[in-house]
Amino acid sequence: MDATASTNLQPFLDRLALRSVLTDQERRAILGLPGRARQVRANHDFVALGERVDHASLIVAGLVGRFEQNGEGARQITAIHVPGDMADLHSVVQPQATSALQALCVATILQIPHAALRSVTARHPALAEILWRDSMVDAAILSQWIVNVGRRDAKARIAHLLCELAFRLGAPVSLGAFSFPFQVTQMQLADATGLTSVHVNRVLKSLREGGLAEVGRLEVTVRDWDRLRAAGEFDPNYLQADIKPHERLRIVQSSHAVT
Amino acid sequence: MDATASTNLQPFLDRLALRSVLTDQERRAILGLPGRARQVRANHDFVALGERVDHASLIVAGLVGRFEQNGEGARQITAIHVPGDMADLHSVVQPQATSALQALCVATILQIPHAALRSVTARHPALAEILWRDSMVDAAILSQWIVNVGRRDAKARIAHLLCELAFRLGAPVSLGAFSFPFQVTQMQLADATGLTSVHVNRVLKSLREGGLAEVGRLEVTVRDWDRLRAAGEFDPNYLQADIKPHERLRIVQSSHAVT
DNA sequence: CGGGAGGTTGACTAGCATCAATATGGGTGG
DNA sequence: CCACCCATATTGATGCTAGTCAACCTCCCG
Repeated sequence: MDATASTNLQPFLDRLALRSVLTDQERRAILGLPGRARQVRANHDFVALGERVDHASLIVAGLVGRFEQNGEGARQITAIHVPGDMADLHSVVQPQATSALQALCVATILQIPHAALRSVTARHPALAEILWRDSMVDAAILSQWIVNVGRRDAKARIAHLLCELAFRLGAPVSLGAFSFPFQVTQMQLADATGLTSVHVNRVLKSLREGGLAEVGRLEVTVRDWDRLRAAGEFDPNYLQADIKPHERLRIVQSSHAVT
Repeated sequence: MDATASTNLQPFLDRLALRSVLTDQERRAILGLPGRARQVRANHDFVALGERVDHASLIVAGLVGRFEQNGEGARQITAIHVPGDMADLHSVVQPQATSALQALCVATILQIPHAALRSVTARHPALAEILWRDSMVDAAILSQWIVNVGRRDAKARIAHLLCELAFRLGAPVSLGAFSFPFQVTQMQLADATGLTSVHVNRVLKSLREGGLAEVGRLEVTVRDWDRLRAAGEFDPNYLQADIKPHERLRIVQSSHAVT
């Protein structure tokens, strides 16, 4: 659609290529997807609950949360999406949103029409499977979040969340100590971990004083990755980030492109 | 493979047909899937954590839980699967199990080789998308469970769980009062809701005394669906059970069967 | 310089966990 | 058919984690 679209789509393609084998044809098809870039201000719902959308939202920059709420209006963030994520890929298959998408900080998204995604999966059947695989990793993250809020105390919940996002954002975790940009409020952390912002504040203080990590307004500084990881019982296995090339399965063996 | 397989596969096909449009060819392909029926005793892991599986497990009878655990060994059930569910459909795409599957009571499963599922999606590209759509409903259930353990108190958590399973098991909820078979222990309910079995016991007592529902060893008796639903803030929308035929989207328009 | 969102801290409360004791009931072996 | 056993259910007493309420601070932005 516009010249910047393919630049914006590269991180998405990289993500897919991490876990699946793509032919050159399929790569070109992904990069050729049309899209309209959009700036979203912090705390703004760009997909409302129950809304019927005709496009999926690829995160280009910033952070996006998926919000649901209980009967009393208490909010729960059920997923945090980072650049390169297709935040509502499932909307292709389920256009009526069962949850809202809100920018956690100022964010840039690329809106990709469902029609284009449908057309590309029709022309390249293997892409349907590749997108499916990617959304399965999102499901594994959801499972881990259930364990997090269901069976971990406040300190472990927050440590696990910080570890997961450091990992997903590609922070240099092997360094042991490092910083990564992470612009969220304590209230948003509370909504993601099923706690109150007051308690999040106390836990962050204890993480800081314990020399594990410091959470600032704009970034997180991890002081001791190993201890933070231990505190959060974090095992990155579920993120499927270390799939070896020969393990990148391919269900549909050839692409049978139909033009 | 054996004559009983297609009988066992019918509920699975029915489930898929609820949300997607299938051609006769695709229907036959689903019913023609090979499978080995297996009886699993209660509390038995039939897929272990980290195990590499080469087949998916279709639940034919009984109940199955997906188990994960935290560092102290406290267990969390992240999903409950009912007859007609393909419990680990994602294993086709991600063969290394990131969580264990355990029968909650005596159960019958049909093991379907990944190779057969790969072959069927290769021959009928639309099936890849149809299976993907189905797994998206599972993901929506995971989201709701996060809200449940994150932002609801014990009574609401259990009420919500009972409502969801009544609904998914096809209980006659329109009757207002009814029973449905649900053979789980209070300990298993605790593992699913992030509570202790002691507290589950107290909450079940209050649901019983409040005239909302009675949870027995073999079945649940709902006394007042509306009040139970209100107590659990249950809105079945996320289960996508009421999709109207014209809304059953189809991405890959024709099947282009390759034989 | 004023206002508002977000952060920080303290005092108190409540919901659920923990520990412990007893009851129940289905299954098994004698 | 009965006695026993083990898993599960039930109930009470007590403690702790996190929630609630409230005050004040800090920083950013207009």
